[in-house]
Amino acid sequence: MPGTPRKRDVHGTREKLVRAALDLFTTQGYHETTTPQIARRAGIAEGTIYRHFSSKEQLLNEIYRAATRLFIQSIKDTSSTLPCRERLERIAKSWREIAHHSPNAARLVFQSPIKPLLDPKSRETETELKAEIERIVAAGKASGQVRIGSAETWAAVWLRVIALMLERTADKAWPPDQPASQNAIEAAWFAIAANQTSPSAAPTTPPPP
Amino acid sequence: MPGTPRKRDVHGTREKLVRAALDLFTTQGYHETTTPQIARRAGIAEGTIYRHFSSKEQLLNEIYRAATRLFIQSIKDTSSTLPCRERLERIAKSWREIAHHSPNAARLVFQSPIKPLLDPKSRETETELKAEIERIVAAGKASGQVRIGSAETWAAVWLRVIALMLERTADKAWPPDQPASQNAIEAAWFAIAANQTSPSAAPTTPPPP
Amino acid sequence: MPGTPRKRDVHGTREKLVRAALDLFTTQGYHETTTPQIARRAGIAEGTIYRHFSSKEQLLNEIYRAATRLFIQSIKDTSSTLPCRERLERIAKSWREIAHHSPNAARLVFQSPIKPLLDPKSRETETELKAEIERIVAAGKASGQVRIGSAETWAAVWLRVIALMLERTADKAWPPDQPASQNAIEAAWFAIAANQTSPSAAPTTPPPP
Amino acid sequence: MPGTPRKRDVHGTREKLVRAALDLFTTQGYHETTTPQIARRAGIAEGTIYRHFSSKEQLLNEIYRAATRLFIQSIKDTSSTLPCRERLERIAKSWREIAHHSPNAARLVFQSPIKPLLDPKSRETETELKAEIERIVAAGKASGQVRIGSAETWAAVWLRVIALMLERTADKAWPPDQPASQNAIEAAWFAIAANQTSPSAAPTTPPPP
DNA sequence: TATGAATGAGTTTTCATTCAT
DNA sequence: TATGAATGAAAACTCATTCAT
Repeated sequence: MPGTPRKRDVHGTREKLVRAALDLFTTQGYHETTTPQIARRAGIAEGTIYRHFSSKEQLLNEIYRAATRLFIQSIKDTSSTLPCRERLERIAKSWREIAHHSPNAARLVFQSPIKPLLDPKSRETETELKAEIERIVAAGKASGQVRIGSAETWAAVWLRVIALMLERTADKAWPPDQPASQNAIEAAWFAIAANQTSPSAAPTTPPPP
Repeated sequence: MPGTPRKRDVHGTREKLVRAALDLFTTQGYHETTTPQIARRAGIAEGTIYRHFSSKEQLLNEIYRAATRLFIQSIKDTSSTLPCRERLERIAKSWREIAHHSPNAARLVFQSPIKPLLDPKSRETETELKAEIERIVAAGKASGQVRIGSAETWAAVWLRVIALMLERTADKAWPPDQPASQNAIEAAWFAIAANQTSPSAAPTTPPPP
Repeated sequence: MPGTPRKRDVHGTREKLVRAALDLFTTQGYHETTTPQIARRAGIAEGTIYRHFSSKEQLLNEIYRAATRLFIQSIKDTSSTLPCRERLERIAKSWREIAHHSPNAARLVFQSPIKPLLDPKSRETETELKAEIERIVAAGKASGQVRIGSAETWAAVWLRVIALMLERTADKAWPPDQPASQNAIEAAWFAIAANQTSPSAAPTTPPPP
Repeated sequence: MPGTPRKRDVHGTREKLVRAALDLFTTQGYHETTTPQIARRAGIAEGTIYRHFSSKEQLLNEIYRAATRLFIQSIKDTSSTLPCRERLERIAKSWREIAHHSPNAARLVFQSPIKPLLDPKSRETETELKAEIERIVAAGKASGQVRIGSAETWAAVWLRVIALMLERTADKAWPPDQPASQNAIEAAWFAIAANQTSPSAAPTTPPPP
């Protein structure tokens, strides 16, 4: 995770702690994970947790933000000159990379049931991630690649479908670069893309003869 | 209110209990909700919970299954002779109805982070819901309306997008029959529909000049 | 049990209640038995218990006293003109009869771990039982049949050994009139009888040559 | 007790806990004793109980086994070359010592109404105690010192009478080395000893003239 | 007299957090 | 900085007892 050395962590205690907590929170759930468990897995004493984090909840939030920043960084690393579709696809694929080698980070950000435990700062980071996608989608809309409708909506839709792909990737159910994964990325795009032939036009009001 | 009918509420205790628990579980989360809170909101004594449900967890599961069955019934109530797209649209709209007047039921089924707490019976009910959609999608695939790819995948994709629409409806962020909601239903379909013009063909391999 | 009709108990509800409680208290223990269990086994409603007994504890005490009186009556029914040994033997045998057909009554009086729950009245009844035996033992002592030492002690000793016999009889481990049972009754007597040859005289100070 | 310093118990917390629980269980009974009471008497916090024992029941069992082992050890410490009567007498006397200075240990093992709460391991320990006595009695039978009849029966009879003596000793009702105590030990032996003159031969069938 | 749903005080147990070492 | 025993507030759950019917 990107530079987080608040203080010199000679023994990597904080690092071990973060890894242990991330593993346990995403496998067992936050409430099902106890601080003794975290300490045991990190190979440290229970009290030591509180030298690095003020509470279990803060530990969760810290991890959440670190993981989310990972995905945000990924967005920033893709060329902003690409057309909307390509850019989103690049992002999806680099996220898939992350989900592949850090499945728990992906789970924490995209699937974990921890919403009620996030503090304002974490929610802000979460919003930042969404905003980045939204900006890209808005640009796509401006250039006619994305369907009419709120950019916020299309960003949310795209994220939902991509979240599914990431979960399956994290679960090793879909190996990267396999059709299923590829299909899902395409599906996410088709969900929001313009130029739909819109086959059977208005379903509720069939065209009169 | 006149009178104080605190006691002797022979019929309706369970009902009040279910409503209180549903409200609290979906607003605060399961773990954040305590049995005293449930009892207080239901206007009953804490011990009374256990005359109706053997545990807090069983209460959750009972509510979950009741809510899920609501959505399953909705599927069964739509004509099975309709083409895939129309059928899915009908389902989405009737689900939206439910989400509109029973927002918490929708939250419990589609957004709630309670997966690890569901018992086998509940998981079966959950599977049933997914299977119903999957069957419809499979039929759509057979008739060429749905894109190639696993029906399970497309059902999951469709459900994710619809879940977003239901959450927003439950949150009163999207009034039913307004463009946003309508757009999301269409997006869910376009994500899985065949006959995509597939504009910029293969994204990884851009067309050579 | 001997005439206990405080009020006309037309449906034998009290009777059923007593039997159910006796069964459950002696098989499962007092604390392990719940009032719903008692009611269910008696075939009555939970609240009905409190029409006949003011509390679960009073129910226990009432049963305890009824059972103890059964054994006391047995003593009074044996001829007081018999020699000590014969009288005790007759008592032991009639008690064995009771233990055989009312095992739970025997368990309640002789083996059950309910001491801390008995009220003063019950303790009095318990004392009465012991006093009856003590009187007989005292008479035996007076006529030289029982060894020197406190009559209270010898009564207690005799009761302990007989209690063992009654427990085994109640458990159907020792059928009545079989050697084991007979041996135990004799052992109870030998424990307290005078005229022991006192074989190896003083155990701590072996006789010098 | 054998050196049991599993972990450094700097403050003797476990020790205090055991003593408090032993006191309360034997004076009030297991069910009548609450965990707050135990903690208060031990001068510790309630939660601390569970750092040393996984449950109230386990605490009871641990104490029970420790106490029972005390008495078993006492048996093993007596010379096995002694004649049966002398050996049993030595055991009784050393047990009396224990009952004198650790009255609650004696109560827990010999009088306590906790049978239904003992776990298999504890029952095994209980059986071990009985088996030790049974072995000695069986040896006595083999050498003609103990009456005919099952060794198991005679061991049980002897134990019952000795239990009475131990209870009275624990209650400080019988000071050790006083006649009452001595008499009871003798009574226990006479109950099972051979060579009884068996005065009035067959009690049920009095000798015809 | 009988009922049984409702009660609520009381129980055991958990676990994030503290603090003397 | 690290430790881990001790803490105590709060959790889920039990069950003898009450009372409107």
